[in-house]
Amino acid sequence: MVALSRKQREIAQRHQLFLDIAQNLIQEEGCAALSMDRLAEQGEYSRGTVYQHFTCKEEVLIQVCNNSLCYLLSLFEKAKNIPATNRDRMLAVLVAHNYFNYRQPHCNKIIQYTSDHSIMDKVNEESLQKHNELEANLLGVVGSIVADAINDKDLTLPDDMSSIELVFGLWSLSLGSQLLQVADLPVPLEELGISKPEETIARVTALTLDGLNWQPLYDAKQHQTLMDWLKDTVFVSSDDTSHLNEAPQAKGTQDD
Amino acid sequence: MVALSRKQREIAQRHQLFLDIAQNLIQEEGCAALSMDRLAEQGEYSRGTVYQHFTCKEEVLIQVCNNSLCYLLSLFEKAKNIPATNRDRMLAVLVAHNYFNYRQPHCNKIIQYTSDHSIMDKVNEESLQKHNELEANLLGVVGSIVADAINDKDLTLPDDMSSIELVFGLWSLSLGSQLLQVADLPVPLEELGISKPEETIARVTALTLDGLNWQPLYDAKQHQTLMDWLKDTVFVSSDDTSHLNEAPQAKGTQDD
DNA sequence: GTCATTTTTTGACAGTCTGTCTAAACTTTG
DNA sequence: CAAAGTTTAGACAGACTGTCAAAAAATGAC
Repeated sequence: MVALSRKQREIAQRHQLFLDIAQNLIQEEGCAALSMDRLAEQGEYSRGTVYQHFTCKEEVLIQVCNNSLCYLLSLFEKAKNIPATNRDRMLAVLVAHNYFNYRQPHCNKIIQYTSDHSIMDKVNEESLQKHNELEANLLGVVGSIVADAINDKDLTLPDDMSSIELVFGLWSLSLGSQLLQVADLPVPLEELGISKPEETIARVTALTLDGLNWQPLYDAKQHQTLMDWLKDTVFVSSDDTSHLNEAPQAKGTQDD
Repeated sequence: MVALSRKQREIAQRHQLFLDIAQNLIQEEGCAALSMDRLAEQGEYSRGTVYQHFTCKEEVLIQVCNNSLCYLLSLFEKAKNIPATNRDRMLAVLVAHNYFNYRQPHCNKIIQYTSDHSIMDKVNEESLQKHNELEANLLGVVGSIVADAINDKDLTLPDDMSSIELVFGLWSLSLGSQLLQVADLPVPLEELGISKPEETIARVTALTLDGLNWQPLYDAKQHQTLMDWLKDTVFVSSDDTSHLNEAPQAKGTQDD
């Protein structure tokens, strides 16, 4: 039992090693540049060993992605739990999403790359299941804040719009902007006049919430204060640079 | 000269044949399933001949994509030119985008797939140039409508938001929703309660425009009337099913 | 109609990558 | 120390890409 456990630890460690290498490769050269050969070579193992861990290349991609999504979920939970109005909590989730995208841009790349039939068809049922769960949980966080806002009378949805439709809209907005940021666009966003896309999207989201009459309405000063606070206190890049490659230990419920 | 011209026509025709086959393949099995072998086989030519037309697989993808984007641009122009308020014209562009996505879903798939460094690096400078131009033109249409609205005093932008930022926001929203629709999501949108994503996004966009106080503000009945008119009259699926594989003849400058 | 010249098309080839599978190396245990 | 089980290595088959020389087809002069 003990001996086995040590072996298991070694295997788990190597598994993580491969995931880290894969993540770096994807980050630097894109999903298409990932190959089992390079993974083996950089990990200083043989191809056979890599295939002991992952049934196929696609499986590597989805596992790296799931790993990151766990981390994103923890950021979402963190955003959801800040002591603030429902509206500000919603914006916090948005900021979390952007922060994540900045920290782990490879994740959205994988999501885009794997949106192709022929790729997702190859992964294990289990990984796919986990992936779906994670996505559902992420949407769940957004949904719960909308629900809270309705409950607290901060928000009354118009007749012709359901809660899930609003979530879909906000999700689309955030996702779209992430992808535009991650895409190796011909003309970088800065050149177009978008120097801080994350702030632009927060502003546009605020517009949308205003359009819904979600209380309290937008106030430039308060908005800026919130954004600064989130950036300086909640989602701080400096203190956890080490996390870059760290596996998310999922729902770390160490509420303050 | 004449003989050459006939030959050239034949070549152009075969070029289009390959593009059509590629489009179908992508549509049905995804970008990763496209191979030069299959392209050659289905076109009843040899691999060498295919390589006479396209330097690499990526070149096929971007050309199929550019082809479709030309068509999208023509839809955008059509939307831009409808006789309606600036606000309604903006919504019309959105509807056009959705209509396009419904008609040519492969295009967004390609855009996602090719957002990967390692893929775009391989295409010809020329194709890339054309691609960028098309994207810029598309954004230009959206930008021009915003400009018109500001000019006509339908819209006054807040101090902390520029015209291009608004365009970025609207573009993100539309793009994000398209991708969610196209992605082979685990749980289809219908199941989540989004039966008509295009209508949902139009509604959310209307919310955003309301948040900006873009006149005239949302009115459920008028909104529905506009949407119905666009669907039944401007962007009609029935009369041009033959277009599905038809090459867009680019910038048809039949200005009013 | 024939034949030399030019153009087009072909498929064999080298090289890369994936995923499999067996033999070698290593670990454990009696 | 040796048999049993487990892990690792890398050879292999098959699919794909991109190239290139040889075959085939088209052209045009006589």
